[in-house]
Amino acid sequence: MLNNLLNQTPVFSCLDQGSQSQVIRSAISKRYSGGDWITHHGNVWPYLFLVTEGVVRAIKESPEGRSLMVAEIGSGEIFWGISFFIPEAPMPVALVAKVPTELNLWALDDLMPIILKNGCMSWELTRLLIQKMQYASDMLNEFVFQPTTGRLARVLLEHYGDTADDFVARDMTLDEMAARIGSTREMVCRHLYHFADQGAIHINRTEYKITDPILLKQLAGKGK
Amino acid sequence: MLNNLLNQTPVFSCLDQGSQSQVIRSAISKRYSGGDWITHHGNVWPYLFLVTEGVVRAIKESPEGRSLMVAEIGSGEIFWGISFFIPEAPMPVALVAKVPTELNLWALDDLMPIILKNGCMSWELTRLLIQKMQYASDMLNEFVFQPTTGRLARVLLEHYGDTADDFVARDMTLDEMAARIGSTREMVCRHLYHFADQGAIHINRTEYKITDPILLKQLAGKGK
DNA sequence: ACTTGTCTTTGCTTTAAAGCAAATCTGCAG
DNA sequence: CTGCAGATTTGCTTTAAAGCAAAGACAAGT
Repeated sequence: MLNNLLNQTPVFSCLDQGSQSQVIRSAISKRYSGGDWITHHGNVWPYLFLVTEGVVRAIKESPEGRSLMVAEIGSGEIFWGISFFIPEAPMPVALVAKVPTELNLWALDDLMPIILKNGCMSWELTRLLIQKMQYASDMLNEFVFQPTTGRLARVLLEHYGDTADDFVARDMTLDEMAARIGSTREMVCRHLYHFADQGAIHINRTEYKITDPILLKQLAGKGK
Repeated sequence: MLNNLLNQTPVFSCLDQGSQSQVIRSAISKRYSGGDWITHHGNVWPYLFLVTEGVVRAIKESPEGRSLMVAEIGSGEIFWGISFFIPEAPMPVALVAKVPTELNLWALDDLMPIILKNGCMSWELTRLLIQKMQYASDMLNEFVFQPTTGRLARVLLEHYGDTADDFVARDMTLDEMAARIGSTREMVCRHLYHFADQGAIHINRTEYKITDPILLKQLAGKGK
């Protein structure tokens, strides 16, 4: 079963049978309930993991209590603590289980020999990193060049983009949306109603409908 | 000569003699004058390079003409275009030579066989990526949680931190500093004089002196 | 010495975002 | 059915940042 999952995962799929079974043998399986902290920001947490079930959120936090969600890692995806790669380096994000979640974890010492032996694995790992980097870079772009309006519009499109012209339940709280765009619930609320005024969406206390995706995309693209 | 440089560079130093000379053979050397564009944002530019002389700046640009400097790559350091790793992926930053600069470039096809053969090389590459990622992550933190004041104070400390109590020439223009913190020259100017009012620095038209590094560090750490 | 272009500085205006507080709604537990 | 806790909405205030414009200062070259 873990076998199957490994075969579908780029980083592991290129391994030969022997290495794969070695990977399986050294996996540590852990379960978390929704809301559980997997690790806190600032910790040394030297693992690489594969989500077998559930969703993990990577969250940045400021000392003042603001927070920013930077990634959601879903079933079949790989993530890691920095100190897996750089000894003693502290986590720049906290990891939290969004729902009941199962992870397969690997410690550096168990995976390292396999990585060094299989050039293809670390090459795939490199490509994965580059993708994350690209994502981080886009995020930086948004924060530096885009007003919160644009970021919020983008969150709407990402999350409800495929539901145009249907009412959908509001399944994120204002605080959650605020955490995605690095702002406050009040701002999110105002911008949403502002979008509604312009005719891009319809909104009530419990549902949305995206009525004009094109307009919404325009709003998403307006920079400073 | 390039030989020596390779030996001092983590990513290449772990290679055996044969691979190293193969690397040297496939290197493409290029020179740029100060101010030259090495590649523009949005281009497909599939190279990895080592700076042998000079400094390269990685710059993000918004359609509206704002810009943000995200990295300076100095002599002996390695950088790359994204499409070296992900075919066809466009550059998220532009690369500009700050001063007269010489690069050694490698195309993917030339380096790939060596990377796949030498597990240690792609492992080191992975570690390098992780470091850049960490840097990007810190940058995101600053932009999301810190006011421009704090970011500017940090730039001062990074750049002139070791010159406490001496007057130093202002070797960055206000626009350059603004590009580092994602703001405008006017804002930078005001914040600088504000720091001076508080007694953290002395300033005149052509020089600074950092008079109170501790206070400056406090100013750098104040979040939203 | 003078002109020209690039930087810096500063006053004033405008805008985006945040903060605070109160009112209102909704679902759930008792 | 009722009341409470959490979520949403909105008005009003405050603050940070940006934009615009004009006035110096300086350096380089003629």
